[in-house]
Amino acid sequence: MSDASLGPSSYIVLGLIAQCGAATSYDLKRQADESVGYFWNFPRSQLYAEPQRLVGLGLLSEQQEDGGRRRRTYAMTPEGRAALQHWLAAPAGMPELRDPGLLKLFFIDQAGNGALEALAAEQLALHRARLSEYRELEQQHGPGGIGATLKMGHLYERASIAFWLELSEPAT
Amino acid sequence: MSDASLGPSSYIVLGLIAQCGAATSYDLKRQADESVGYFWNFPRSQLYAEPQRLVGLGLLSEQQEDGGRRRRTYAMTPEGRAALQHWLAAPAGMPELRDPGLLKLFFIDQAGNGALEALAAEQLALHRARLSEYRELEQQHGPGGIGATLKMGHLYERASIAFWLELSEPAT
DNA sequence: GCTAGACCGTCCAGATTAGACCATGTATGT
DNA sequence: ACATACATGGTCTAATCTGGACGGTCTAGC
Repeated sequence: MSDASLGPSSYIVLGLIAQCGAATSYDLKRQADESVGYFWNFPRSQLYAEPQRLVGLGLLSEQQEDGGRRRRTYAMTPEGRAALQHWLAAPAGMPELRDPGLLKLFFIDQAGNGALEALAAEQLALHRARLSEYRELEQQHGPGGIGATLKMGHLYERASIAFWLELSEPAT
Repeated sequence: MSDASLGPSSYIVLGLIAQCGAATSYDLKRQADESVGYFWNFPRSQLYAEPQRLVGLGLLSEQQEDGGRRRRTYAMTPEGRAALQHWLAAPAGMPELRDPGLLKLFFIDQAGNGALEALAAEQLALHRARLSEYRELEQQHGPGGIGATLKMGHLYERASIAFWLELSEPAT
């Protein structure tokens, strides 16, 4: 039960199908891109490979179109729902961050002058853009649904903006 | 020049050697673990493979012991320093987050009750632990050096703590 | 009909990854 | 001298992940 060979992306597939009902890989990609993709990114091709494996394990059921695009539509099985719930009950572990901006900041002494200002300006712009994406999402979905995770997004972006803003100010 | 085949981990190697002088792979690992590893994690074996490639590209020089452990010590070349500076001057891009806690939170409706509380408690503990690691690091290194990146670490952990704390409180 | 562009699926070479495995130095106690 | 334990240091591999190319299918508009 609750196979150890399942990775986080497996559970993203299970979770999305549990929440939104049967879907094709393509559907999953679009849903992921504007929700869970913000704090767990992965390439498109995973969303074609993963469901296949889950079908093999009996956690999803598959129905393929006869003609045309031969779409595969995946649906939950009771085993799948159980696996998802089992995973949800287990400890999650620490987040991993991969921030090229902080990376460069860490080494910024090795660069010529002006580098810090340029870096701070870029990061500031990126984080502000991301923050307004979040604001849009919030309006689309309302405060319910993805509200909680979206809130963490807000907190993170605001912290980042404060951080880079301070760095780009002339020292007092 | 400034080969496109270089990834972020390549520049971590270059940067660490630029900052701390010649080092072995093992040295690099220890340095990385308590500094840059917090916002850019990667496996140990990379730190053996990467320097080799950088030597091949002429960005590092290598000196191997004759006997015993046959340690390889890597040092900067002028080309390496130039590549590092070139990279530092280029745009950094957006951070990527992989947060299993937020992932589970996003799907928490699919779980039984009590799951949210357990998740929040775990995450809270993890983030508090991380925060005190940061405080220790700060005392070791003083406010200079890695101070700036460490500050972002603080901001992030404090935001996370506030977030999970609010979730674990009974709704008003 | 025709075409452009969105939709949908598959594939694969190369990079990345965890972590097992093995070897060497050093400190300590007997 | 020998045994033990632990930190140090290096190598390897199987499995997975990744980006992105490629090729089909539909629909709307002309």
